[in-house]
Amino acid sequence: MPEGHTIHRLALDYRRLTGPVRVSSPQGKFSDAAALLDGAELTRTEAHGKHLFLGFRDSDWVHIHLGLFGKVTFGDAPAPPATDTVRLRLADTASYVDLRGPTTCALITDAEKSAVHARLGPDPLRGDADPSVAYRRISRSRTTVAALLMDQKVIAGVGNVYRAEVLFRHGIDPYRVGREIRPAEWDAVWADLVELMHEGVRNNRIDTVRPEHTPEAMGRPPRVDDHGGEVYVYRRATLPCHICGTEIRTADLAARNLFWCPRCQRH
DNA sequence: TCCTTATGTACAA
DNA sequence: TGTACCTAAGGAC
Repeated sequence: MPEGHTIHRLALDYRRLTGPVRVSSPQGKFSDAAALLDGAELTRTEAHGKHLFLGFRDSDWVHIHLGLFGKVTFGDAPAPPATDTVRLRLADTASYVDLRGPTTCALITDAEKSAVHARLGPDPLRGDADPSVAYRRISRSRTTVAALLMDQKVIAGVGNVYRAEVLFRHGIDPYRVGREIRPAEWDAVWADLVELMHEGVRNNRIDTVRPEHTPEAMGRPPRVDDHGGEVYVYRRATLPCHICGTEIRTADLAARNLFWCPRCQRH
C-alpha cells in the first residue's frame, strides 16, 4: 500500500472528519497524546512523501508514518469496538478512521514538523517541489539510480513500485549511477512521476502500463497484477516483459527487491 | 497452525 | 550490512 500517493490520498480522506473529534488509542501506545487531543477539531492535513500530518488546534500535529505494514481504514458511524491493534482511532458523529501498525504515530510541534520537512527531498505530489534540488544530488552521486530513487532525502514519496516502474518506462538500467543520468532524462523521469503519482492519488492504486501496452492492445489475455494495479515489472520476476518478452529479472538491492527488464533497460 | 512475505525506516556495528 | 519494529494476508502443511 504505502507509497507517497497513498499518503496524499489519506491526507485528503482524513478531512471527512469535522467538528469535535473523539481521539483514542485502543492499542495503548498513543493513549497519553490521544487524551490530550480528545475533543479537538482536525483543522488541517498535509502530506510530504510518505509522512502524514494531522493538524489539531494551533500547532499540534499528529505525525504518522505507515512504514511497511501500516494501514488506515475508514468507516461510517457507529464505530465498532476497536480491536487491540488500533493505534489511533478518530471519530466524529458520522464516521471513524482507524490506524494500525504504523512505524510512527506521535504528537509533535510545529518545530518538529519543520524538521521532518527539512530532511525530505522534493515530493512530486507537492506544488512546492523543486526537482532541481533532487537532480543536484543525483548528478553528483556514484550511487545507483535505483538506490537514489528510494532515498527520501533525495526525492520523497517514491517507493519500490514507482522506482521499478518509472525506470522501466524510461528504459533506464537501475544499476546506472546518478552521475550518468543526463538532465533531460531526469526532467522526463520527474514529469512522469508527477503524472503517475497524481493518477495514483486519484485511483488509490498504482497503474503504470501505457494504453498501447495493455493486454487488450497487445492481443493477450487480460490480467490483474496481484497487488491491485497494472505494472510492467514490479513483482513480475521470471514472467515475460510486456514489450519484448524477455524474462523480468529481480535482485536484492539495499535489502529491497529490485525488478527490471534487462533488454528494455539497457542504459 | 505455522511460515513467509510485503508498496519502510532507523539504528548499531 | 544486519537487525529490529509494526500487522495481516496467503500459502504450505
